[in-house]
Amino acid sequence: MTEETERQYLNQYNIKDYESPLYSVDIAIFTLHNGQLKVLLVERAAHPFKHSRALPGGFVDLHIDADIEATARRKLVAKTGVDAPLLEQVTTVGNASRDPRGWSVTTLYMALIPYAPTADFVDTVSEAIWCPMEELKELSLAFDHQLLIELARERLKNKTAYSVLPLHVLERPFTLSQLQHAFELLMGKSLEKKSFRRRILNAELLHQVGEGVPEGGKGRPAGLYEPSAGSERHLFVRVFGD
Amino acid sequence: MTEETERQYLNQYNIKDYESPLYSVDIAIFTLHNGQLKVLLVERAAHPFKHSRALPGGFVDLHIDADIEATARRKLVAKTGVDAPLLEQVTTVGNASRDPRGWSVTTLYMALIPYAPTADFVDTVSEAIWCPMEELKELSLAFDHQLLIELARERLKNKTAYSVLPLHVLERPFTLSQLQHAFELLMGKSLEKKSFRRRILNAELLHQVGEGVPEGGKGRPAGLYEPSAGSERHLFVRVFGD
DNA sequence: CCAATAGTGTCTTTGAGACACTATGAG
DNA sequence: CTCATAGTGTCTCAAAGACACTATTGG
Repeated sequence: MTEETERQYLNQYNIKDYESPLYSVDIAIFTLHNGQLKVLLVERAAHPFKHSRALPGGFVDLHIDADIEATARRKLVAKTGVDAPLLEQVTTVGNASRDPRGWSVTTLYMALIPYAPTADFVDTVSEAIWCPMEELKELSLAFDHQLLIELARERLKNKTAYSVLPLHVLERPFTLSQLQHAFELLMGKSLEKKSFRRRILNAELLHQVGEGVPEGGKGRPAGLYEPSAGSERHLFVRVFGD
Repeated sequence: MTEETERQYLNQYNIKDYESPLYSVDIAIFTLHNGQLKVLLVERAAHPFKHSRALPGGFVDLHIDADIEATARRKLVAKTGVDAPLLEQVTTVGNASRDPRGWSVTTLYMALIPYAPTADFVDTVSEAIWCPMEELKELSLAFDHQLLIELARERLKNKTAYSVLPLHVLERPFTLSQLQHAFELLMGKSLEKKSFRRRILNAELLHQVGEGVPEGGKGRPAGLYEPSAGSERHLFVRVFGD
C-alpha cells in the first residue's frame, strides 16, 4: 500500500474541489448619541438584498487580512475612520438558510466607539447611518442581521454588568455622571448613584484630571476623569445592578 | 442603466468563483476521570497532519447539517455516543497560517460529558483517546489545536466560577463532595467546603434523592442529589473562589 | 432665595472566607 | 476506641441597595 506524502497531497489540493459554506465577517458598531444607543448600518451596494440596510461586513480578503479580526478591523476603519477601539468577537452564526446563495457562516464582531458623524468617513450620507436601537425593530434588514444585532446587544448588556466596557464610548475626559449615564444606556436600566460611584472609585480605575462644567451648564462643577492605563480590561467579581 | 434583478444574480451566482477560506468546526470534549480533567483526541486519518493527534472536527456537511452546532453535535455523537450534553460555542479562529492548505477558519465548540470509555463508540482504540490535560503539553497536535484546547480550557475555568457547569460531568445522582471535587478540577483550585455548600444549597438548584455510601467506602454516608429542572442554566451574580 | 447638578454618610442586607466544631459510619 | 468522610455554627469582611443628606454653581 503506497502512502501519499503530505507534500504530494498539498501540491494537488484545491479548495474549490469541495463544497464549502460562504464565510463572512460582520460587525455591529455601537455608539451613544443624544442619550440613545445607536448601531451603524450601511446600504448594500450589491445583491443579494441590494439597497437593503445591513451591518458593515463582507468577505475575508485572503491577500490583505492576516486573520479574521483584521477583516473586522478593516471594515470598521472603512466606515468610521476609527482604529484601536474596543473590538470583540461575539459569536459565529452559520446555517443553510441565512443567505439565499446557500449555506453561509458569519463571525460577528462588535465595536464600541465615541460618537462621530458618519459623513466624515463615507462618500454619501446614505451609505452609513447611525440607527437608534429603538427604531431598529421597524426596519427590515438584510440576511439575519436583525438577529445578529440582538446577539451583540445582549453581549453588550451582560458585559457592562461586570466590566467597564462603557469607558469606550466616552470622549476623554468625562465626568462620573456621564460615565454612569453610559452604563445606564448600555445596560438598559437605571443605577443607584452612590453604589455606582463607590464601585468605580474603589476599583481605582480612574484618575481625576480637573474640574469641568456640569451637564447643561447648571449646577455644581463635576470632577473630570480619565481611565488609568490598562483599566479598560478590569473585571469585577460581582455583577452590578442586581 | 439596466439593473440586474436579485433573481438573475442568484441564478448565475457560483460560490466557486470566489476565493474563500476553508471553514471547519472543531470540538473540545472534556470529562473527569480518576481525578483528572481529560480531553478527547482523535488520530487524523487524512492529510494534512495525517496520523497526528487532533481535536474531533471537520467540515460542514452542507446536505446533512442544518447549522454549525449540528456539525459539532454530529462529531460529538460519532466519537462518544453522547447526545444532549453541554455543548457550547467557544470562539472562532481564522488566519492565513493555521492550515498548510491556506487561509482557514474554524469555529471551536466545547462539550462536557460524564466519563465513558471511548472504546464503546469507535472502531479502534487508537482512534480516540482521553488525554489528561497534564500530559497535553508534551504532545504535538495537528494545526493550532493546542491553542484551541487552551481557549476552551480558559472558558471552562472562567464559566465554572459563576455557573454550575460542572453538573454536566457527573452521573446522577451525586454527592455534594463529588460536585465540589468536580468544581475544583475544572477551576484548577481548591474551594472552601462550607462556602461551596452554602452557595449551592442556597441557590436551590438540587433536590436530595436519598443517601449513599461515602467516597472510598469509609466515613459518614453522604446525601445524594440531582439537579432540579433547568437548574443547569443558573448563573450566580458573584464569581466563586475569589 | 431657588433650581439643578455633584457628591457624601450611613444603615441594612447579602453572601463569601476562615476555621473550629459536631455527626455518622467502618474497623 | 480511631480514622475517615459528611456536614454545621458562627464570626468577620467586602460590597451592593436604599435613601436622606450636604455642596457648589447660576440666576
